[in-house]
Amino acid sequence: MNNKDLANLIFPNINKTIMDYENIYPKRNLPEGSIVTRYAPSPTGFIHIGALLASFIASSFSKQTNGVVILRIEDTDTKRTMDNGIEIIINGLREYGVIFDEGPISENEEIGSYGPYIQSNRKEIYHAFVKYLLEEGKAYPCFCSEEELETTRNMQTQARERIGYYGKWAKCRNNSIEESYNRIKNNEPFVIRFKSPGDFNKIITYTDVIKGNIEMPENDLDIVIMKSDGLPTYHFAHLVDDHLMRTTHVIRADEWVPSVPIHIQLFEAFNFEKPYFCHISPLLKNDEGSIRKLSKRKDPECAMSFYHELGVPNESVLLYLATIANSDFEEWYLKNKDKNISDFTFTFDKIGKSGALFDIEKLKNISKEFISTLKANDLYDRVSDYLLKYDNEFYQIFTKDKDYSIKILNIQREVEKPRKDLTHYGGVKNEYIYMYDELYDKLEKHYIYPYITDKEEVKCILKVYIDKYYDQNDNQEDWFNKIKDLSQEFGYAREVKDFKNNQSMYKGHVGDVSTILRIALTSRDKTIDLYSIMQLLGKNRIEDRYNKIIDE
RNA sequence: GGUCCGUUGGUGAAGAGGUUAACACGUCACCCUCUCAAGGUGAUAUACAUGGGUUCGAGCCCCAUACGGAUCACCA
Repeated sequence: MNNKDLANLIFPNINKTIMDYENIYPKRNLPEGSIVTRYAPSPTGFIHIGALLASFIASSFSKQTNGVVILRIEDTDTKRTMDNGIEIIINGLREYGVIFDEGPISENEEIGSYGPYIQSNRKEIYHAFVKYLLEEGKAYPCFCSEEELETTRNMQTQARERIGYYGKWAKCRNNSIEESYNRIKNNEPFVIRFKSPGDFNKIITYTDVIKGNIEMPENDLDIVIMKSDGLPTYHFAHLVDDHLMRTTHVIRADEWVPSVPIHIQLFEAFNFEKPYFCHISPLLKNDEGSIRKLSKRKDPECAMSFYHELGVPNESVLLYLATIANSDFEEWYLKNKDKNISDFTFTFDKIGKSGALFDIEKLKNISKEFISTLKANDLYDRVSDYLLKYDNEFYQIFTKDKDYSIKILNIQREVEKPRKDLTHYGGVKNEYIYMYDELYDKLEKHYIYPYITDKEEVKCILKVYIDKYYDQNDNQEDWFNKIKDLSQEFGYAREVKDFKNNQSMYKGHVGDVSTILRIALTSRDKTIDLYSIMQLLGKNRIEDRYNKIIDE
């Protein structure tokens, strides 16, 4: 009895060899320097902002080198896979411009000739590779139960020894072929372990494309490569898939760095060319003094839905991620605002070695810069799409008179230095609520007038203004001159400077009077340009609002 | 506990032995101004974790310490 018999017992129906697969998935015919990479999520139905960052980086590198970016679904953990998980990922990433050249395009269709791209559909392939290792005596079945392993772990902890399945702790490593054969025949459950040739006292060096040279002890753990359910573990699937898909660059989160010695060993066991490893640091968060990874459970800003609900433009999020991805992106973008992110050439050496603290303030800043560059009708479409999903009441009001809403959004927009106050679409309602009677009339209003506190004086000013001065046809200059006239009539300085130079002569200045007009009209002391507001509201509505106050 | 990585102002960072240690965000002040958002100017910030070394010279090289992070599953 030999290794082949054992391999055949375990995989009686696997007839293709690893050489067959070499031929089915030949080397890609791509120009020198093209990067073939992949994004390989589990279909949990959730897109982490760090995942968006990783997939964005992966797709950027492949696109700018005329390479290939693959979406591969890692669903070998059946407990974690979720219905529609694949489509959620595809659609979620597409919104941000991350589009894959190969991989699933829906729950049951895929494109590309290096598939299948869903790991659960690749079982046969993995089995051929496991079988090969078995035949070569480089892998063996292990019958240890979870309880046994747990016990071993406890003993190791007690004895202060390294934890893991290695050396004298690797009980099944030296089982005879006969014993293994018989136990499998008896239907004992088992996993397949890799027979590690490593020595913990020897050091290996590998060069991480992002982190540089890293030295580590060789791996001597006999890791599980095939679970008892017949599916491969991550390490093994990674080896098989990235080899067969002809990945040149493995771009992934840096939690994988400690496993690199395992991966290297696996590649060497098959004599496969190793890909470049590029490990990206995670997005961090300062949580009351302690720094940790942005967590799906604790941090709402981790989920893309957070930005959708707020109405943060996808472009803003992407722009922010790009500034994190490459430290010189921001400077470039500031100089090239008319260009697209894809016009920027990302480089590996500008990716930070240590994790960046996620800074929502910075995101807001980027977002308001971005929104300020949009044309009013574009913004209108974006805001209405947003409202349709998240605020139906305001959607009705906002879209009732499209031209009117566009005019509002256009205030101080078509100018050299446009207004920068909106950081997200959801802010429109609060910012411009006083422009919509349906909302404004229902509002409980508190008019707090600074400077001019005498209510009767306020009423008087409003009345005189609307009766005597306001003219819908005035241009901005005339309009303001009339407010100056009004101020003068009531004993306020026409110019702020006059007042400051000679305070005793005046009750106040034109600014104080404007403030009254503003607050009485909007119930706020801070608004966009008053002239524009009045122009859009029109004399009747202004009169209505003022009269309500005068009649109080 | 073992292994690995990291540490430049509140934040992201530039920096490949010789710089007054950039830039951006934030904060503050002033200017502009009818308010706000901007914009302009300036400032702020204990900024190179600490201690040793190498060197004529160290944020950059070496060692140690501290702190932070990652990882040590039949999860990925």
